[in-house]
Amino acid sequence: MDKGWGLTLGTSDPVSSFFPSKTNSASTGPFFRLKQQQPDMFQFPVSLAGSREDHRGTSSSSSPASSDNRLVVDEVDFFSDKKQRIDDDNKTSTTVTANKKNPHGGGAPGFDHLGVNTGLHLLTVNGGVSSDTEDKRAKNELEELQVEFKRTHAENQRLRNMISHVSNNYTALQMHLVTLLKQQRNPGPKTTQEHEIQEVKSEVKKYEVAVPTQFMDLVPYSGTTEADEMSHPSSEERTRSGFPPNNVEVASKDYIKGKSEIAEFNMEASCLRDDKRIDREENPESDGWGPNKAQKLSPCKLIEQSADANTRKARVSVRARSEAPMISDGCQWRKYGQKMAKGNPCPRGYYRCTMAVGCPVRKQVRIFFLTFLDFIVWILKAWN
DNA sequence: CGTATTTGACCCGCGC
DNA sequence: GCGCGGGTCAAATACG
Repeated sequence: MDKGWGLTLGTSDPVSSFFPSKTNSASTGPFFRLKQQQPDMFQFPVSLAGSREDHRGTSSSSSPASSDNRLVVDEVDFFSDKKQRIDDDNKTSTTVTANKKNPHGGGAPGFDHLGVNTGLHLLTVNGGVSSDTEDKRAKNELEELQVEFKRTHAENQRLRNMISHVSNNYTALQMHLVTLLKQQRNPGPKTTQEHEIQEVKSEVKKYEVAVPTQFMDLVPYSGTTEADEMSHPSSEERTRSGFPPNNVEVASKDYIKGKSEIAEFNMEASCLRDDKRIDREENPESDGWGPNKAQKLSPCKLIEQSADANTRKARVSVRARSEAPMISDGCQWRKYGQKMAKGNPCPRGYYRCTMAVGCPVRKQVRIFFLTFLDFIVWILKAWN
């Protein structure tokens, strides 16, 4: 549950990642470190005469008089000898001639000749004349960005707190369930047990509202196993990876299914152990439900059956219908089975191609939509 | 009522 | 040989 859910703790706002906070080291990825250098951009005192940026039409058009100023830029000239030579040769403005000779700006002496790209997008519009106003403007921008960063950092912190809170609640609920199951093995006074079950019910109801709606967005559909991907390179699951509406429908229906299972949840949780115990007691050598075993009902099964007499146990169908009759891989698939893989809460669906009668093409798809309650049920079953 | 899905049972291959 | 797990079958069920 910790990878690739699209939940970004760090803000994606590029503005706020300009200035890293020393306390927030967790959010500094490679991209962040790269951006860390950018404040220097405002203070970098170099004006590169004759560089490619100088010949861009934007700089010259934005300030027509800047070409005059450019000639006096001598603060830092890494290639003064070459520049001097060119000035001597041309006796004119270097920028104009260079621009004429090289309309793409690639042939300017110095940096372009050596293939150096600073990547700083330096627009040396004003030389040293208005550097003070430029500095002030840069400082103002810096302050604004710092304020923005502080605000985003605070929001980031708030989101982190929310996530840790949800995570803590989830862990607490899980531990609570485990404790209850242990208590059911050693049953105490019935009143406290009922009280505990009631507590779990209330907690589950609380999560029923909060958690699945969050997890619905967070649970990824990672397609299938690698073998599936290899055997069906352009199959249905690849189109699913982008969460088309069909699968959103599956998720929501699955959520509804989970809600309908809530009533069964406590029953299942309390009956799972009873069933197994009775199995072992009545038929120790058996390891499954045989045809004759259907008659040997545990008290919980009897309760279920009597309840079924009044309200038939709702069989919830979760269907993922596609609008198109044919999926992108050219086959029409029909599900013929579903299996729980061992050690994995996500079941495996088996599909066969129904494009032609007797078509032998089949495939399996791992179903990744798992409600919170399904996950808990899986934990309970794994526990038993 | 026809079609699709679910799900328990059964079959079979594989590892120990 | 046996147990386990994965794949398939088919009856039950849901849905249009």
